Amino acid sequence: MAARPTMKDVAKAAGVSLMTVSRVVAGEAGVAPQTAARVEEAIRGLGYQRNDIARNLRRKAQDSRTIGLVVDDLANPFFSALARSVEDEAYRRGFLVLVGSTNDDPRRERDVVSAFSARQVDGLVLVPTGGNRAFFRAQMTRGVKVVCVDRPATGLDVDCIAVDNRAGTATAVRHLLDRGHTRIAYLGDRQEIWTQNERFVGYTEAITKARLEVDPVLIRHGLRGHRQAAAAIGEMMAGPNPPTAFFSGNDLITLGAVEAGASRRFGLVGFDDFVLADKLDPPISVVSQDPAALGRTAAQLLFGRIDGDDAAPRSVVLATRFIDRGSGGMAAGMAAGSTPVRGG
Amino acid sequence: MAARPTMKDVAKAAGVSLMTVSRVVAGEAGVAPQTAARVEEAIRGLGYQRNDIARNLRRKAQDSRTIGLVVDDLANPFFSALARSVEDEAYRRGFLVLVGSTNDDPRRERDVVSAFSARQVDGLVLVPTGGNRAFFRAQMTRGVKVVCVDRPATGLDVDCIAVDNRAGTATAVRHLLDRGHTRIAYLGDRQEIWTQNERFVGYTEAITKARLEVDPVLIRHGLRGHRQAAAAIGEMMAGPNPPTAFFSGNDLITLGAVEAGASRRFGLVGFDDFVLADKLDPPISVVSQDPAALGRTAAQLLFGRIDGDDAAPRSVVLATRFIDRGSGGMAAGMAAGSTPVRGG
DNA sequence: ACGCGGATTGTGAACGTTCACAGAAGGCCG
DNA sequence: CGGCCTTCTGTGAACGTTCACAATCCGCGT
Repeated sequence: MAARPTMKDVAKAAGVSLMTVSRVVAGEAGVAPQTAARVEEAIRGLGYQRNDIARNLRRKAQDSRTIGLVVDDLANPFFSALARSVEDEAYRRGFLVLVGSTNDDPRRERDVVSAFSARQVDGLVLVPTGGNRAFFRAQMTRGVKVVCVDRPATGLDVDCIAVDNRAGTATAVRHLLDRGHTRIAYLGDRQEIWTQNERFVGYTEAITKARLEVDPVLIRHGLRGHRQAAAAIGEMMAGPNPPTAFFSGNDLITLGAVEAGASRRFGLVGFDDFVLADKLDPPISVVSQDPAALGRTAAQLLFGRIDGDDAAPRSVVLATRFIDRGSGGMAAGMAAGSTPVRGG
Repeated sequence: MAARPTMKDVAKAAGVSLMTVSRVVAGEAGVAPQTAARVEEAIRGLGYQRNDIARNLRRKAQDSRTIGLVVDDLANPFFSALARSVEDEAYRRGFLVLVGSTNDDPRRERDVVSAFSARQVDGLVLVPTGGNRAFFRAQMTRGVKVVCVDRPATGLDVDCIAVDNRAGTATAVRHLLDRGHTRIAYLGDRQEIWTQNERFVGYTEAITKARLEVDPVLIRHGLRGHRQAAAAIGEMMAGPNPPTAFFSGNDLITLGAVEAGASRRFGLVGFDDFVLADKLDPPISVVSQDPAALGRTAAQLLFGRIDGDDAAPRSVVLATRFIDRGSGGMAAGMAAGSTPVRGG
């Protein structure tokens, strides 16, 4: 219950001045060993711990040694892996990490970012929502460095680390095309999310390049979570003019597809690798990216900026890796030609 | 580049005193609407944002509206789900969350906790490592509330939220016994981790109660991650006197068991449910706990403490749920009797 | 005896904010 | 018209620390 002891208390206990305590705590040279010992004694006796908030306030010139990490959803394995590697990188440098989830809600993003900024974070690793980011500009020029990861932020000219979503998706779709599929469905999360739109573009490009048409019936956006995905896929499979294969735009949707049993009777390739993908029947082929590498790269770039690198904003594109596990094949009984059976 | 504007700057721009700005920013009543408008104007013009660090320093009597969250590994789905729900609870109350992973390393735990404490967190949700926690005592009495989650901390008399690990494990083992297994292996993470030891105790109790002997050959502790688990299980399966079933002490180990193919030819029940457990062949039976509920409960308890509840430390035990998906059965070709074949 | 340099320690101000209180208008009442 | 209350605004100190500089002490050369 007793209030925390301050340097003043320590100073009194040790019979020295406040400044001497400060010096000892900061480990500065120029304090007589004897005095230092007395101070350390008092520190132990009182259980004193320096108040880093007050400290950072005074030495304003420097940094607060705290960064903020803002992701869509911390519970999502992709983001939690990313978060972990950002945190590791921060720990190595003696920085603390404030964390926040946005749930892809621009308002919550604004809340979180401005709360972080009010806490004087030195930098921000940001997985931006699709919203408007005008409010950001103000802090931008005021020393808070920002690095976007996974997606760029519209209207914010900062570093960004992401993978090549179009190319990755195109590879996946080509894989399905090569296996004889001609009716390939696209299942994505909200199109406002940059990655999702990129993947959709990759999909349409690949389809178009194969001289096929993009059938609106086969396109579903806005699938948020595996539940919704499974439901949508179920409908599509049971519908009048079903696809022969599915491309799913993220791991949760792929999960939904597996839950709905899509991989048993249809081709399926998903974006994002996931645990046990190789142990399913059939094992699921995926476009894999490395969230830990994304996080690590983002953190390194951010700390570079904090250390003073003020070159023009950089855009880092990491490659994806296609992992063929067999789920993209054409099963017996699927429509094999380019003219699907109608109303089957 | 320009330094952040302060209240002083705003005051000058609006032609009022510092205190008036403070009042406007804090939304206090008693400022003439006209004056307030002028101040708001200046705030917008300068892009001013209050420095919450300085603020919290001055109004020391109150709290910093920040809590710390310390988990074993943020990348682990169990902890990330827990983290997410703690964060949600904090967001609802306008608190920020500092996050740190310990990797089950007591030294890192100490680093992180004391850095958090130096940052004046109001409370701590802690998944403690197995280490000594004497250093904690000092801050304990100094207003930092602590709630342990998942495991109690040895030598720290605080609130703790956990599930009934012994009972959950005993149920799982009985399930295996009921299906005719008599050689049931135990696979756990480090025994110093409280949950792991509890589960081990639950295992031995169930085995003993069934009038069987705990065979040291069938016990493996210290399996850290699915890789190590898979290797250990592989050895055991190929060994001279293999078990007929495995109990695995956490999700990662269960994953390792699946990877090693244990569920195909042996009984398998794991602690912790995991994504797609029901889609595997065979689907895996598990003892399930709800990490989000753990996190939520812990956060609520912590905020209760922060709000002044100073009753004696409470210990909340949540129940587990056994989900029978079939993987605990006795496959054809397994030793069925109570006398296992030796040196087979 | 005096002054000088180096080592050690102390002093006052400052960081950006809020608290406690004091001052300045203006209105109302007797 | 004086007094007093109300409403609004400003002043000085404080939170816990560090910065810049001043003060003290000691030994030593001249």
